Amino acid sequence: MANIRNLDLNLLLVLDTLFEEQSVSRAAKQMRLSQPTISFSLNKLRTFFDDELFVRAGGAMVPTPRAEALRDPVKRMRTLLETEIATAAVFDPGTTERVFTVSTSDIGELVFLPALLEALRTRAPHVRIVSRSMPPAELQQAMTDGKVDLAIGYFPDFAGGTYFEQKLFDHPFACLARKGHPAFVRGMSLAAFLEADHAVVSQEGRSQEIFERALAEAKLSRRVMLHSQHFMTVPLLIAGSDLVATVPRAVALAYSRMTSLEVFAPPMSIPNIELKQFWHRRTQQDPANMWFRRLTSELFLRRDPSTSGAGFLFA
DNA sequence: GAGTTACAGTCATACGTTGG
DNA sequence: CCAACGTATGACTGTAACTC
Repeated sequence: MANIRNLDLNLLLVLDTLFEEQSVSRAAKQMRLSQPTISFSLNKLRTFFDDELFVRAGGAMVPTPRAEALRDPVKRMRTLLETEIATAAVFDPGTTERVFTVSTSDIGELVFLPALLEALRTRAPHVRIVSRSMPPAELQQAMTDGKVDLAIGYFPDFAGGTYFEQKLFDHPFACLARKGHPAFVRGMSLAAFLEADHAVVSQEGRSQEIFERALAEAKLSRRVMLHSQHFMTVPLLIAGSDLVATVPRAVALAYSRMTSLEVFAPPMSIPNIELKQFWHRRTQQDPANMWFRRLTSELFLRRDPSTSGAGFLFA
């Protein structure tokens, strides 16, 4: 067998057309080429396959057994080329079974996933979402490798150039204490806040640093009784003690639904958390990713899902 | 950027097959 | 045998890729 480098894809298209037409002249007409061109192509095919491929028999060019063996594979290759390779890159959300991998914090899952899943249910019913949380360095590598399509949330260390970003909305902090906490009967004053014992829920590189920086700049200090990395145990600890926790409001709302906790506006100025979506430049022009980013943008641009329907909190 | 090379294509025509 | 039709081939051309 000759070197495959000598096999031009166009030669295989000629071969396929010859099977259909059983005539060099008609194949030429169908391919809008001259008869000698097809004859020349057939000659190259003959050299490559070391077989006559088509021989004259009466008025027709009939395939040899060797050619006959190539008929189906060549047809399959042409179909593959036409339907999967040479087609325009289109993305049909209605039929796609694409899996989108999103990286967000557990807070992010709480804030973004419900609205996202609801939107997908009607617009892209076969799309599946994989949510993966990982440290920032690992996340950047995963996005470079194409293992993560989109990062949504607070990621201060994404450098420009390689990544694109879009700000979605600002998310505030909120304070949590048990219902009936004696120090906060008439709301949460700064004095009472500073007087209380605190619990800090913090994972590395997360939004907690915004709150800590704001306290430091205001030269305020508080007594932290508990540091925890586990979001799930903290609401129970607060409910059963006089501890106060300051967390992203979405977390506060979720906690307050789980146990009898009260949500307060923080008694000092804290910058909002800028929640953004980030993607690698390699996916900038990918139709599937473009569609997915447009969807998240449509759902969350300047719209904090934890605020809608819960306007009673800080109205 | 000019010169060179490779190659796909056309045109013209030679060649082969078939059927009357 | 020969006209009609189809295939094969040589000469030539335009273009793209390569080289310096």
